[in-house]
Amino acid sequence: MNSNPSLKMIKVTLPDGSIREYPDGTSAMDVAKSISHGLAKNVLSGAYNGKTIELMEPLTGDGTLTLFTWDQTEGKRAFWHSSAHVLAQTLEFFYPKIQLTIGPPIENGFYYDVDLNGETIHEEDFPKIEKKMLEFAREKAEFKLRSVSKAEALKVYADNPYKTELIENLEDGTITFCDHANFTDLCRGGHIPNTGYIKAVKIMNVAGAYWRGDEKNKQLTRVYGISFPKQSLLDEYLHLLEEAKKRDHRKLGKELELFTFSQKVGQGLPLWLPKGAQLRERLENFLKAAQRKAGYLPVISPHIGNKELYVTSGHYAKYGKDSFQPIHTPEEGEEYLLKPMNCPHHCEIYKSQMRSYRDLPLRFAEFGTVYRYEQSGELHGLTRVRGFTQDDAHLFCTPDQLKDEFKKVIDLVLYIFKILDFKDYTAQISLRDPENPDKYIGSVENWEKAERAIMEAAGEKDLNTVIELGEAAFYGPKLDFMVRDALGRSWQLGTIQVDYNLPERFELEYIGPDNQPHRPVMIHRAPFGSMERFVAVLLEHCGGDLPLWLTPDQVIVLPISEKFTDYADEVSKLLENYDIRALVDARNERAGKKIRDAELQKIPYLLIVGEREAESGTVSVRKHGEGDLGTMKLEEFADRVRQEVTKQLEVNV
RNA sequence: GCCGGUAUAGCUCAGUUGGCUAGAGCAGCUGAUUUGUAAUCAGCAGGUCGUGGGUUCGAGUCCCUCUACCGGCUCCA
Repeated sequence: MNSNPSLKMIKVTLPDGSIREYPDGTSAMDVAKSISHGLAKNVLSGAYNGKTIELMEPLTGDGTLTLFTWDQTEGKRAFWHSSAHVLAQTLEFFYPKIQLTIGPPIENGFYYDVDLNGETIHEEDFPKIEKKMLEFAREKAEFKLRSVSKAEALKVYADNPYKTELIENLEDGTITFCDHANFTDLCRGGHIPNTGYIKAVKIMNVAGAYWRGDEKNKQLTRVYGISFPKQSLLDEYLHLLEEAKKRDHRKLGKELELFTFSQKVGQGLPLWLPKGAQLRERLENFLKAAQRKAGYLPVISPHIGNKELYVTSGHYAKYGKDSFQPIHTPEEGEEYLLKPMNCPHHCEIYKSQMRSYRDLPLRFAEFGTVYRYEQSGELHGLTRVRGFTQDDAHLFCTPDQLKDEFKKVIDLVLYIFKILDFKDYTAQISLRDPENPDKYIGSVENWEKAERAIMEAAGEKDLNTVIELGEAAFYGPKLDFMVRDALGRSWQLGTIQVDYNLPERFELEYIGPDNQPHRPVMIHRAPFGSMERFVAVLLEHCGGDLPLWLTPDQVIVLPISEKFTDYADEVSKLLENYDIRALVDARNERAGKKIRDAELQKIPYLLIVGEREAESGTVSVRKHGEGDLGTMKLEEFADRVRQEVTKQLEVNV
């Protein structure tokens, strides 16, 4: 803080919330030492003796200094931001010709984007980079922030167009550089006291990233890394990553025989295996039942549509040339496309008859399979594919009904999440980008109405929401339910979107009580999002242990020897009469082997039957993950299973 | 699409600096065994080493092309 001469005192907020003041010029290390001997000893003692890092110093430049511990998000950000500086220092050491751009902390670690000017970094270079970073870290170089005038900053970066661009956008008087050792970077601050706290470093990968995230700009090299104040924390992190990989839906899908991909069939085109198809069918039936109750009407539309349909909707102009897939037709002048979305079809269904205000709200639902040509690099297991089935529905209502309908859709999504035990989700409200009004179609007035309806509905439902500006669809604002996968990547599941534009483009009308035509409002909604993505996230959520009501095989009967296969068949037939899905493992194998295989297949209930059970009409029950539950009458077991299923589906929102 | 990586049997993986007929476990098939709570034994079969080209006396191994897969391309000094 010796950089800001106008300050007389520095206010320091301690992790316990208390505030202390220090004379200007006090270094972070001095603050650390004074505090570790005084207040908050438990928190800061480690920082002083250097064994653990618990003190972080994000320099804000406005006269306040807040100390964070490693456990706090801000502490990690300061740590990783500082590590990014050391990474940049190291990259400059190995590749003197590089130009630095930006290097922020991220959720897990940090990265630095550099222009290597023709050179490349390969995986085999990682160890030497890690080694050098730790060498630099051990020098315990202090991070020092200093103010620089704009002219001076521009002069320093005269041969770096990236930094120059960044500086151009900053106001004179707010520009700061951060020095440590012989390294200097344009930086607004937020550092740990010195590099010495960095005790473990891992370069994760290199990737291409466009300058400012824009495909039209030059592609830079992004080096990802993560660092820790202790080696054991790094080991722990890497172990956690390994564990997470075991929950990966692509791995589970293969192991549990749910779905597969074939190079011959094509990229991004999943093949559902019998067990996966059963799982998906069950999910569909579950939602269909809920929708029937909520007053939805089923409709069906074909897999292709006339190009004109999508020109009318506006989708063609927005996405057409890159992501729609044309169909060859022999007739001259005819152009068809594989259906990329269901909404235009449903609009035409709406138009098939005169609609009265008494008919509204009308809710058309369809499990509609759509095809979008995603960029090959974007494809990812079942979460991003080129052919997928949306659990789509379009609600047509009067403007007065909008908010209420919206709330009912929220209820439906929450009902599904509750039954499947999804607790860790974020409701993201996506509004227009105020700086780019050209990106959207429709009147400002309608947009404002729609945005207000969403905010109010979400507010009344007491959702934990995040508002994102600029994330809206081009035809309207939306509310998305975001869920994380095993590796922490965020995916959009349920989506609810308000649309004032399609009704206008398709000239949809209803006759109001005043005997005059009016324009309905449309809601697009898909509680699962897509069957593919939902199954993927569901698998990762439960680690492959699907809930009893959903799982393809609920029970497997394991006869001790071939002598008891008849009884096993009898048991499975009886269970089927109770609507319980059971199969028999009649292989000539030992019980131990059959149990092992059934456990690996994650089948919820294993029934071991031998002489004792056959004689008494009982089954010996073993539950996946819980072990032996003892022997019970077959009817007793059937009741137990039925009750468990009922309980899982009996959820009040 | 772009950057970096990977591709050997249905699955998971070995295969040294290029050198005999490319190996293992699991799964599959055949037989023996008739089994009591996470792997019974033996035998058999299974591969144009992702594709196409090149270098070489010789290529799974080295070089190029294409394809697919994996990580990333939102997180702003």
